[in-house]
Amino acid sequence: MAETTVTIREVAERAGVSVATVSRVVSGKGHVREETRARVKAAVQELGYRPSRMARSFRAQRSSFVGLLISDIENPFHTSLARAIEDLLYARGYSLLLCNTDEVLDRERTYLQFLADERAAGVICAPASESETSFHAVLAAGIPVVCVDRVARRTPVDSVRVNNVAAMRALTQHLLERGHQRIGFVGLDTTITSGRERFEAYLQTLREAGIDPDMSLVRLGKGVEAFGRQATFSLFEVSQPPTALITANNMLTLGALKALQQRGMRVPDDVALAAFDATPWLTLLTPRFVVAAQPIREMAETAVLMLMERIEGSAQPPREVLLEATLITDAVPHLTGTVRPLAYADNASNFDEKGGGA
Amino acid sequence: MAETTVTIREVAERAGVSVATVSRVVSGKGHVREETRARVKAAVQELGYRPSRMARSFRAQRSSFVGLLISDIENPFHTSLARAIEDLLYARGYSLLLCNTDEVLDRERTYLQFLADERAAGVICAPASESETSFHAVLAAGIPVVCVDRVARRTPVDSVRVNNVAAMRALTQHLLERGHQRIGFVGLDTTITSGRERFEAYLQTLREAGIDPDMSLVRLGKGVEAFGRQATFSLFEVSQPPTALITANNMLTLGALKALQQRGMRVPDDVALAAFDATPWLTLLTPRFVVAAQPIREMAETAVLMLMERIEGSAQPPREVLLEATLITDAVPHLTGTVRPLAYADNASNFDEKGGGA
DNA sequence: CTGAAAGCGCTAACAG
DNA sequence: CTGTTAGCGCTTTCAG
Repeated sequence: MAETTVTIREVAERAGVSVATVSRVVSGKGHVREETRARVKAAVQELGYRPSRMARSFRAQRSSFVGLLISDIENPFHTSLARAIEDLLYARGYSLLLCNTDEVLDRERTYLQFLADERAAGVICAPASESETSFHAVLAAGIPVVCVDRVARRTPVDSVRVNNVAAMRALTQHLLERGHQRIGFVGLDTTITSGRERFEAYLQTLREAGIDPDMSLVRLGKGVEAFGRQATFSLFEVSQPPTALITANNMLTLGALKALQQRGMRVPDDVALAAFDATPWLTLLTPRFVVAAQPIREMAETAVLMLMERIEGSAQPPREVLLEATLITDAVPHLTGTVRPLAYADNASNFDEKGGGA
Repeated sequence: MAETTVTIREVAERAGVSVATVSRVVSGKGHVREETRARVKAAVQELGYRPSRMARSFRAQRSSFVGLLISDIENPFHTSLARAIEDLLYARGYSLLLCNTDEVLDRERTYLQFLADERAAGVICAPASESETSFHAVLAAGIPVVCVDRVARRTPVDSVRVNNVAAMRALTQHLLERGHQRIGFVGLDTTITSGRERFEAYLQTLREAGIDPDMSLVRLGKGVEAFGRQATFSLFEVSQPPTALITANNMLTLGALKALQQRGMRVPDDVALAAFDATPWLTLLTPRFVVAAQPIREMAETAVLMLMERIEGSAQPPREVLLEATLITDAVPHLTGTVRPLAYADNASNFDEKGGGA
């Protein structure tokens, strides 16, 4: 309430030195005689001086926070990602500006413009559209961008995501091996990378198994619970319903499970299920199914590392990093110990700690 | 890439006016002749000028973002809260700085100091400790603070939270009415408001029913899954295990359910359960139990509204708002329609859309 | 109605 | 080693 804002000038006067000297002491740059330094430090103490980060940022023409643009923080995958990123940024002295885009291009654009206007230190983004999203504004302001979970083609930047193709291939294969021929697919719009890649991998795997994909078994839409429920419900209203189902992210899985429950169908007895993304509550369910768990922490680490390199000036050509998912064949790994990593996966499962999704 | 930063001066030169005039046009303050205004607007367009928010904030000595301090963004209750708050702030032109405190006082203090140094527009905080947390630094910088979910006694500020006492009373009563006498309690540390109030309400309700609380049936700790699991497990290792269980937040419920599952105990057959907080996946479970759902959206709205009033200069004495929880007697309200609001609740349930927790 | 000028708090040359 | 000074981009008196 005191509205006390001690400035560098007051400290300088108190210590009987110039503001430059105070600045040198406080920022630790440049040499200052020990005695003078002590005097300044004393003044800083007495007055309770704290340099204004605003002034600093303004001076440096760069602020100290990173914008994180994701479609839906309530998706546990995004939550875990945000959590990990926040942690890593905090350790590096940056803070996190959370931007929920709701998968709406306009909102995404507004936020990107905002971050450009704010001279953010960097941006981490899960683009709302593979083809539409543009980082032009932010890149023009000299702000580095890293994509997570998805990529944006118009303005190539560093990116990290899971190997969607391998993971979805494994899920599909899993069902095929158990004799399923009619495999329903509840997926994400193909305008986003994860949606497109997962869907294509599903189709491709079916074709390689000599099965001609039946589009009446496919539902693509927003990766939210409501769509997952509605899509799943509709899949079983047809004359020739699927015997197995694939859900392309955790929210769709949630919706699908609710739809199946509502129809009184049991998993895997009445219908088999293979799902993208692990969530903490999976092991509580009676339905048992195979799950592809994403290496969220690793993804966050890679994103932050790449961003830091860019912030420090790296001018390498954009890199595209793919991390491997882990296949969990029974949704109770910590009870049965049946975690089976994919052959090509070299990362540990963090199943029991983190959610998943895209 | 282009590093293009068009400043107000360039616009002024282009339009053949002074920077003051450009400022007036751009910010819409002060009168400018229509013709001049048009000229300036044209120049703005042509150069693609965007005022630097940093400079603006610096000038105004106040930035445009609000800090949200919560202990754990991975707790669905906090996630939903953050989501709603972000939404409401966005609509008002503010952005959200996410600060995960991990319930660690030191980290909380660091973040509060940071927000003070950054001259945040405001702070919304779920304090890590009812008695320890101090907003001194941030209040001294003239930054308004609102508490959510919990309160902090050292520096009184506006606050919103659920009526913990009424809700926990109802949960306990529910079990008592069903004849349970030995009711276990897995709760939060009493150093935080929600933990203290919920625990006290439990004790009080038992006493009023003529039951002397048995402390061997009580486990208090961090509101995380691991503790919930371990605590629950230990509750049933004793000679006289409880016949019913209360969990004081969603993470504890998750842990408790896993422990019970691991022990092969069914709910409600082997043990009855009453839980604080609703989560989207509850309806998928076979275990059925009563749940107290918090009005998250309303909580967010109240917090943001109170903060806005303070930002606009309100000097009212601090207010303490209590919102009522909704009791859900069967965890499948959308299927059975058995949602039963508490008598004193006047808010609708958002059970099916939002998580819960504290 | 418009321009000139004074900073907001800080850092970084540049002198001394 | 330390002080002086010139801004960073913007808003806002204060004159004209």
